Amino acid sequence: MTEQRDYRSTVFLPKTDFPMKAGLPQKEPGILARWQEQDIYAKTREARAGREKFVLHDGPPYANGDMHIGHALNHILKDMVVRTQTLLGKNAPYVPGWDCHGLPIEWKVEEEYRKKKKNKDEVPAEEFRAECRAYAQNWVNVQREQLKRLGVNGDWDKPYLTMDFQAEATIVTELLKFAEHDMLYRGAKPVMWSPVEKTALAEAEVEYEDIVSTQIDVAFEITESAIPELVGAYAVIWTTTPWTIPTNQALAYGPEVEYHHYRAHDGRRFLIAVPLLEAFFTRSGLGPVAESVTGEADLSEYALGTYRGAELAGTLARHPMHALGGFFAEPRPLLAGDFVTTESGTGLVHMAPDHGEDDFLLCKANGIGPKFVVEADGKYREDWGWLGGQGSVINPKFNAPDGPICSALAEAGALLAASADYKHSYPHSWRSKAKVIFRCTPQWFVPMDKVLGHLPSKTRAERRWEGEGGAIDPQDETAEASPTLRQAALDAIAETRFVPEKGRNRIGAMVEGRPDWVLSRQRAWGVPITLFVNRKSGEYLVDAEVNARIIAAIREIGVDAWSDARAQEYLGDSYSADDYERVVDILDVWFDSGSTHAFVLESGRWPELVPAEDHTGPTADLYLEGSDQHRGWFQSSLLESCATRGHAPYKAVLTHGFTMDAKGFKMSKSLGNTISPIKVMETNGADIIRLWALSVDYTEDHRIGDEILKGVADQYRKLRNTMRYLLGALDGFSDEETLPVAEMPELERYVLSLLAGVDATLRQAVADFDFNTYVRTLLDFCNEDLSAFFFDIRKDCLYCDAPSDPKRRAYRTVLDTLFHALVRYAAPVTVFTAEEVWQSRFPGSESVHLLEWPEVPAVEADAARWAELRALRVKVTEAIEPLRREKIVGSSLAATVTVPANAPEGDLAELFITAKVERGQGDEVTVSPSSDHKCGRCWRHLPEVSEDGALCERCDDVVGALETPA
RNA sequence: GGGCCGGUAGCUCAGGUGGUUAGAGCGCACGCCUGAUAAGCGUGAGGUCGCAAGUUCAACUCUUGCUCGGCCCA
Repeated sequence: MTEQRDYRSTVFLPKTDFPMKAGLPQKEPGILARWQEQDIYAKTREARAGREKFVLHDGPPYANGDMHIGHALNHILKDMVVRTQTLLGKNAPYVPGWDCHGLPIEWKVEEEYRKKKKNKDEVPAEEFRAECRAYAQNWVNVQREQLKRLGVNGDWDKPYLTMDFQAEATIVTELLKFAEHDMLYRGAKPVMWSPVEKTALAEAEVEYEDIVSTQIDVAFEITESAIPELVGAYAVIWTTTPWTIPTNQALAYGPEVEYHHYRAHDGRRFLIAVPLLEAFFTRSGLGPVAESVTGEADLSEYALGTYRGAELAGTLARHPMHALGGFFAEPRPLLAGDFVTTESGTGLVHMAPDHGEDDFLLCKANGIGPKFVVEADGKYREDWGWLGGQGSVINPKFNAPDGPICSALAEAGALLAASADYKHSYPHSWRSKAKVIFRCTPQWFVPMDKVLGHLPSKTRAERRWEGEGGAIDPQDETAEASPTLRQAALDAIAETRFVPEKGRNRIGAMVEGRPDWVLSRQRAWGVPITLFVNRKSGEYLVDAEVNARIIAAIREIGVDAWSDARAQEYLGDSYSADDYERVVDILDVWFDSGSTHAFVLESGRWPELVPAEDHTGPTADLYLEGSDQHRGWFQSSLLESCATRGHAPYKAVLTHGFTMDAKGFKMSKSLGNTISPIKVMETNGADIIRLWALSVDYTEDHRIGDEILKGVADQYRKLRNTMRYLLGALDGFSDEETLPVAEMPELERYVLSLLAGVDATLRQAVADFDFNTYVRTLLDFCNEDLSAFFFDIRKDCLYCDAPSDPKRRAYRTVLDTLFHALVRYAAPVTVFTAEEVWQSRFPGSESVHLLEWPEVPAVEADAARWAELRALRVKVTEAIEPLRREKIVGSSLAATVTVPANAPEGDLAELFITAKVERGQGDEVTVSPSSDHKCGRCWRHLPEVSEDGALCERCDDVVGALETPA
């Protein structure tokens, strides 16, 4: 036996410096720095200049706090959209933005004031706003760096901020368009109000505390009813806010509640909900008999009747103070209220539309409006007929059983019970700790159901008709009417693409049912409602010249330009500032963000975003945000654009769900189950979060947790190793080595056909924004078709065939094709790793992210034949397994396989990576150990090998050539 | 409390219009290889398709109720 030679050095093993271990957290910042040096964003713009555009308009996150997982998911999805569109050759700019005005920032600045024992009210508004501005800018800077670190490619040096002077001027311009089109009106709405601070409060500025209040029962005499015997009886109401009685305008009953009419021992008749009778007897002592009545007492002999609430419809009562005349003499209708319960009180609720949400809405629905009786400081208006100039209404003494309200009611004989002993939780101001009240205040609204007269008079039917090539029926008068804002928005929804489709239903239902848009806020940090209201007529001024001066001033110095000092300057010579009230409210921040399309896409500050001159319709191709934005930005943008332009600002809307913890529960700081994307980047790398975000079904709520991230990291490693193998196997590859597809073996052509299929699937996934399919298709292809099949089969060829062998050249040609395709497919997903891979093969070349979608050869293969071959391959591997367990064979190369006679033609031994494949008689696949010797170089068992360790013919040739000096 | 949405193997996901033993990848277990080596290959075990009724010859797929979870309102 000859001495065994080690042929390892004659085998062409993959060779690459590309490390198996990623070390992303260390590596990514360096790659990022290089992109910034090279200004990849600007280069991308140059590379795609003049191409078809795809505009994703960024929804502005709020400039407050660190990036959280929701921001990360949202921006990764946006980046994926932008990068895939760019890869497809489109010009897809991405201008990120931030929402900068609004309450949360005001709070934070106020909070800092409190720490410094400073009072907001003593600071000039300009100074306060300057601090808000600085606060917002600081968080913009922080979030910008965090988002960049995620690998999001955008115009980070020139983002849009809603507090830019230009943006503020655009927002005012848009608002004034509403004014010009008569799409603003002043109405009323109950808000939380603090009489101590004389200001409106947001829900979040209110805290609930237990207090003891006066509770009173008040009798309202029934004057008219469909149930005649009720006339003269008293409807009894119960309240813990006696101060609201002077503004009472109605009573509410529950339509399903049972009410009892009875005669009390003092002779008066009362109407009260059945379940609450006893509690009332206890409070008032006004039971049917003089002594307090227990549950056993038989009420029936005193009973006059029991009615369902609904029977009370049309009943009228009168205010206990009706003798005062005027407002107090007007009848008080009994109205059906769904909110009426029998948990406490009397089952009849007194309605003061000035001071309660339910009250306001129910009264409004019945044509009863608020009276604005209680002023900012909590006192009644001087001219009010009862208690005028008195208060404050939050003063316990004012409400006490012996206070002025109760005294007057008692004198009028209407006070049935009063005691200062009712414990309940009541809202207080977070700042002053004083009690707050509901108070109707004048607010500015956008009407949803007013016809948009300035829009072209086209109905839905007409547009649909035209779309189908039909003509308008001139007889149809409805075809002449312009739509209302609500209709215009619903039309626009019908014309918008929604991904997923269910978003259409959601926003549609909301637009259908939403009330008028309340635009005004009584705040400091925001864009002013720049209106002058005529003190006499109550109408706001619409004058193009005045408006132009206002807009110009804001463009120059920002929102501070809206001041009393400058009012006359804006009004010019035509009007006197004395005749006009300068509105001091600011805009709902949703109007700010609803106007971003005007500022960002149309202003020209980002020339690449501006639509072509002949462009009509939506300016953005896509808006992409979380599903909460159906009520937020999607809707505010839709309404803003429909009212001013008659169409949506977007062609398509993509929504994603929310990220839950590993168990599917909402993340919250208090539960301690939050996952910080910043931390994940530090420990796993940005590419891992990206791969996670693009693997989940973002259209639904989805999860993140340690186990999930570990799974993602495993997937990443598989992908990385596939790329590493390609790099190693392509070592030294050059164009001279390539072989035309037509000259390739069938296996190579089959793999190219698979690649063509993958390519088509990925293109479709991009078109559908179906990134889960995109990532899964890519990974499955790498794992199943390449690593476990193609690469495995061709190991022998790569390692042992002569470099000039056409088969090896064909293989490497396909590997090259695969490399160029895969690195591009992966580039939008694992942005850092793709660059690392690309630079590993082509050091110093331009970024992988400037490349375009790969051209893959359109190769077709006999799919049925290959399906059969691969099915047979599975049977073979199954059949080998028992012999392995019994240690009869180790490597499959040592096995001889017998396959059915009708098995497909071809080099089956190669395909199955076995020694030999024979054709047997039956249907069975059987395996036996090879009787041939094993080649010392390629380890194949072949008849020509004289003894184990000797060379086969092929290897002999290759080794001979290697050892012959050229 | 209301509107809308969802609950398929340990994980991430597939499962047109109801129809044979519910699939994939990963992970896991076991094994092979030791020339992609903190890699590669193979085999295998995992699911009463959230629960309960109903419609049907037949339901993961349709209906209803419940439950858990989510978004938006109140």
